[in-house]
Amino acid sequence: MHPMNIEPTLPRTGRKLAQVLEGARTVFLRDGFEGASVDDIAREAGVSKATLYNYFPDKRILFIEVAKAECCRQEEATDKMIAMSAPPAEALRVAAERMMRLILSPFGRNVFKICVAESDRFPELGREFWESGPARVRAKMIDYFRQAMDRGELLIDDTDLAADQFAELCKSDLFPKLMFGIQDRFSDAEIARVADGAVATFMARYGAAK
Amino acid sequence: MHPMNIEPTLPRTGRKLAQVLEGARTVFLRDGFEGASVDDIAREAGVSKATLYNYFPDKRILFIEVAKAECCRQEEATDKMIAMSAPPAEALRVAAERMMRLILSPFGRNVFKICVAESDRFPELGREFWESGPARVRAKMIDYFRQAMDRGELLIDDTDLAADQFAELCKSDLFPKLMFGIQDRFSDAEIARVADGAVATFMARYGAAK
DNA sequence: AAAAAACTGAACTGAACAGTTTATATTCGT
DNA sequence: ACGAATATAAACTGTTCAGTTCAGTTTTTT
Repeated sequence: MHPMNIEPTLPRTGRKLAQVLEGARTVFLRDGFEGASVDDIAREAGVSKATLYNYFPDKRILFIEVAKAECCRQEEATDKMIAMSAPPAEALRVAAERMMRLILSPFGRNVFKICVAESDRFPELGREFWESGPARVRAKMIDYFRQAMDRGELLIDDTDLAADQFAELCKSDLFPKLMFGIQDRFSDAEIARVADGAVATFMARYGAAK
Repeated sequence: MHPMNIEPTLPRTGRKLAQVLEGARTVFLRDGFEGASVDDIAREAGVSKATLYNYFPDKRILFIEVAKAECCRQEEATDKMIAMSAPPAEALRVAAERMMRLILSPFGRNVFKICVAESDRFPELGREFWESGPARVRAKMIDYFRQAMDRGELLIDDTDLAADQFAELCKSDLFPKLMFGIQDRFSDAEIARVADGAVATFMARYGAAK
């Protein structure tokens, strides 16, 4: 039956597909696209190169598949970032720390680095990552701002800019240090200092409480 | 004379040295370290490969030389970023726009991308760039804060954090879009919106004027 | 247990590329 | 004008790496 089923798609079956994706994830995240060799990936996945090429016609497509999976992962990670009903000082403080811990984690660092490094080679990549991560957080923040403004707790003219400013404030000091390879682990105290500062500065500008 | 002059250093003379550096700069900034082929660089410089290798023993050393020159260039660019005597709202507004235009320029973008991409391969690179650029701006900002605090115009507890926050505020919205390849040219209006927002938020927190 | 599907390892191809060599040409100091 | 230094084009070496091939083994299906 199904005479039309001669599809040119990737085989979605096979015992080792998950292994291949997992190995590719590890190696791509560690070494980037150019830095990762297919032999490395096959070894890491515990799979022969022929098997790998049976699932994915070439390295680029494997990379795109991994990137898509990482975007989905991001979406999940951003879902419960903000406690929508808490008052600003609290809700923002929690959101700041969650954002920071994601951004500063080895995972966040590697994903960002790869997006930047490969955005020429894969023009879609940056946008898709942006939409599945930062843009979603921003949308959630704006939702929260609206509610808090209705409760009279915040006073914001440009909610888009306010959300972007808050996100940037959370990167103060630490993010550049991470990107330039000056520091790659951050203590709770360092994170607390920046998170507190971000909330304080944000509230000074946008807080409505007298 | 000078019997000790059999030095193993690079030839600092030669008609085409400047051409080589200029070509290398163009190609490295455009394609990164891995992406740049030595043949490309030689072609871009209008020089034979043998000549290039006569000046620089290998690709890495050529890259490092170019990177150092770029750091110097950065230092100059940061020198007159702040008008030290103007009142905060003005001085910061000018500084914000200057910083933004540097960071968002093709030059700034490429330098940042390369630092991020190659910071594993060249651990010094990120730190040197940081020290010749962002760290210098930060130091200048802190100097300015001190003076403005003495004049009673600002009130800042943690001047380091304040400087970092201001720099990050200047990146709101635009910088992520640049890095993820979503947008690469920015109108005066877009820049003005973010610069004004950065100053307003900063002054709300740290301004002393009543 | 037989047939089909999935997998393996190892060897291979072809292209890209860093770096070298060589034989020749250009430029510069004197 | 002559020799030394500098530059050139082109071919060459050795390596790395994506992707292929294949003869044979394991796993799954029936």
